[in-house]
Amino acid sequence: MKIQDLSQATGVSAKTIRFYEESGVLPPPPRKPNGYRDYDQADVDRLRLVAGARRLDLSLDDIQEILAMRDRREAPCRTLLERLQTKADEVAERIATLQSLEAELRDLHTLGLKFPTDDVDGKNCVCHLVSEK
Amino acid sequence: MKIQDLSQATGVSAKTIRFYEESGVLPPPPRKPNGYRDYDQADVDRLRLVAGARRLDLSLDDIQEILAMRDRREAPCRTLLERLQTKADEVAERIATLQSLEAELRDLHTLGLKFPTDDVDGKNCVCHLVSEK
DNA sequence: CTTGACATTCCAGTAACTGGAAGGTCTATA
DNA sequence: TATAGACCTTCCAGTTACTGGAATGTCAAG
Repeated sequence: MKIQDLSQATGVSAKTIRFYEESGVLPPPPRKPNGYRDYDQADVDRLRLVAGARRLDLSLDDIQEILAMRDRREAPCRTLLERLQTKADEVAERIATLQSLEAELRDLHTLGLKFPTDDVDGKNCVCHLVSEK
Repeated sequence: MKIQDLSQATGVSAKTIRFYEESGVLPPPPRKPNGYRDYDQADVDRLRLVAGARRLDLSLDDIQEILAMRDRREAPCRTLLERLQTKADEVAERIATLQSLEAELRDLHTLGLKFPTDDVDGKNCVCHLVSEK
């Protein structure tokens, strides 16, 4: 199985597959006589797990740790579940931050519309609102 | 005014101030005889605007453009307002994405709790849920 | 005269890729 | 057989907005 086939089977670009290998997330596969990487079904499974975890926004470090546990025949599920929860909490926090940011941006925009738009020096410019502490 | 003073006046670290200068967001200030950067009130104002805009998550590129307009005595307000709106829309979209991600993470976690946590090979492991397309 | 708190420059690293150059390989067709 | 094209390889650089650290220089106080 060539890298393009693995790419098709997983939806991960060849470029990214090589990057994952270099990062240590995927093991270096055997090479064919011509030097091409030679993958098998186990690689498909592994990369699918990586892609799924990335879609959930887990870091490559987390994923590597989870895969290492699996490779040592330890069950990574407990660890994985913990990561999922931690990640969910982080995401929730990020959402809250972004929500106030959005509100602030909209407020500022509304406020800005009420000011003249060509007053560079005066105080009646939204620029001054932006620099307020 | 030394870099530490400017830092105090704006809440931006000296390291970051030098970085902003190198990025072209801040102009290179005159130097004292000993080679130290010498800032004045205009730099405080400018950096405050930069910091305010960064707090609103505008990119340094956007900020640089806005400042360049101001330097050319054009009113950047209209541009700034556009950026604020664009940014708000982006943030709204990011929020929506993150919300579904959070829901998915929580679902997966709940689901995972129902499975045995030490079954590496079997199908009854949350790992398999993660790799599902 | 030394100590400590500043200042300077430059190099490297972060996260997770993506783009591109330069070159080798394989397959099909003219 | 020549060649076109679609692959493959490696390596280097760039992205974003900083942050940390090393090596070195300057200044004020005790």
